Amino acid sequence: MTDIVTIRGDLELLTRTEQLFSSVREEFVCAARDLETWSRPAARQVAGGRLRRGGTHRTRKLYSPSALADERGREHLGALADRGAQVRIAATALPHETIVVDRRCAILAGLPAPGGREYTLTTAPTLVGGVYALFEAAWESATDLDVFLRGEQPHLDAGSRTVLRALGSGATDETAARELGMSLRTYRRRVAELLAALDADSRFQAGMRAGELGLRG
Amino acid sequence: MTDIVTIRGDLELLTRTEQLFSSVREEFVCAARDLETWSRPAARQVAGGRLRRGGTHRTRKLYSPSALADERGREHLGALADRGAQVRIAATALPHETIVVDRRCAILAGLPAPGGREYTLTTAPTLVGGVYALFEAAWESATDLDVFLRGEQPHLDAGSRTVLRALGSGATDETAARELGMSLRTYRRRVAELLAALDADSRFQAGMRAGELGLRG
DNA sequence: GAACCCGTGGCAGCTTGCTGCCATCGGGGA
DNA sequence: TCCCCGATGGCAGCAAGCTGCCACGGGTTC
Repeated sequence: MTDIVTIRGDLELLTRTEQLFSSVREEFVCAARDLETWSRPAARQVAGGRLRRGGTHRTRKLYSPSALADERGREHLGALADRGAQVRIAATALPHETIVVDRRCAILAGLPAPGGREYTLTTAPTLVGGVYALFEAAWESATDLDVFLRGEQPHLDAGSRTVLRALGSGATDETAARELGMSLRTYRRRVAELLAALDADSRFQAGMRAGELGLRG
Repeated sequence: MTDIVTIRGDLELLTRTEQLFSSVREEFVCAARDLETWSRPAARQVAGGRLRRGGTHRTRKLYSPSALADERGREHLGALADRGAQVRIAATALPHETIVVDRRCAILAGLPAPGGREYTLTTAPTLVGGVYALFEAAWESATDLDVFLRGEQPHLDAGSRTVLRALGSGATDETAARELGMSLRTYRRRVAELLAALDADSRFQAGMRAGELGLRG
């Protein structure tokens, strides 16, 4: 069975994958240490084209933190996210490029070598399944790009901290307002201000952010 | 080059790996969904022997939470840890058995099939490297067995983690439910379960707890 | 097949949260 | 004094969230 193929050099990779990439049906996942491969002009065209064609498939990209090291990387990842890909950053070093298409075909990249970088393309269910499950595990525990990029700490005035404590206690607005000796309306105004300060769209999100930032009122 | 071999059935696997396993020099890593394969008597002998010979190598074992589902599993993992292996529990489903020896040889197991389960053994650096790096990423974010058993963190299943992420994204229930492909009712059920798991009285409180615990889905 | 269990989803009614609008109040400043 | 301003709070209407109830479908058990 010829379900394992070794590819030598980027050029061969491109010609071989062009057709594959345009036939993605459901899912395209990719784990990589950096943006080296696909940020090159020729490759970009292929990969970009695939995304732009706006299939209904899901695209997931998982990178090491080092992919964000330079401005170019951040830009590129931002652009990917804008085009609908889910982008996450893992806590550790990842392989040099690993791709799984529709859970039936995997591509793994090796190290640069004389005569061109080596790639392995396989459709063996055992291999693809194993790689996919490992990817899934790594993905599951990685951080969303936007969360990763946000690290700032908004400073909150005394009032907001009181409100924060009340919210953290789990009380309803009514109880909290009574305890703080203010009207329901004012309390909610405070809450809205707090959400704005934390740049949160929902109370849950605000709580999460507060927790992450170690704010405790 | 014959650096990829397909193995059919557990018997062949054992005969082939016996020699390999006793030649481990530096590291033996293993990711698996459950304890099926190696908890069988014959296999246990091989694996156990390897460990008992007390090489200087490091042994790392990564399992899905389901490996702890029954008492037998807990015992087995405890025994492994006692014999010096590092055991961790990942948050998500893992492949059906993936092994990497000394970073130079990988074994991936497929699903049970007529004629015996199929295994793939490879020494191709590209494959091994890719699998190893993915394992590393999954390992890095998994929880130590003892910590997991102590249960300071509420055990959230994959579903709860997805919901956690959705909530953390700030989406409304309606959009979140749609994105996750479930009904509004079910989504809210999940949210309610999550709140219960986090022992929270409000979404804000749940978010705060999740943030404090470093849960990110 | 029948009897069940479980997860799901629709519906309904209720609570809680959100916010625009306006009335009120208290404290400067012209 | 009068006016302005910002903060407050009541109200109303709407959006969002919560939960009990019941029905349906897919497994499992007997």
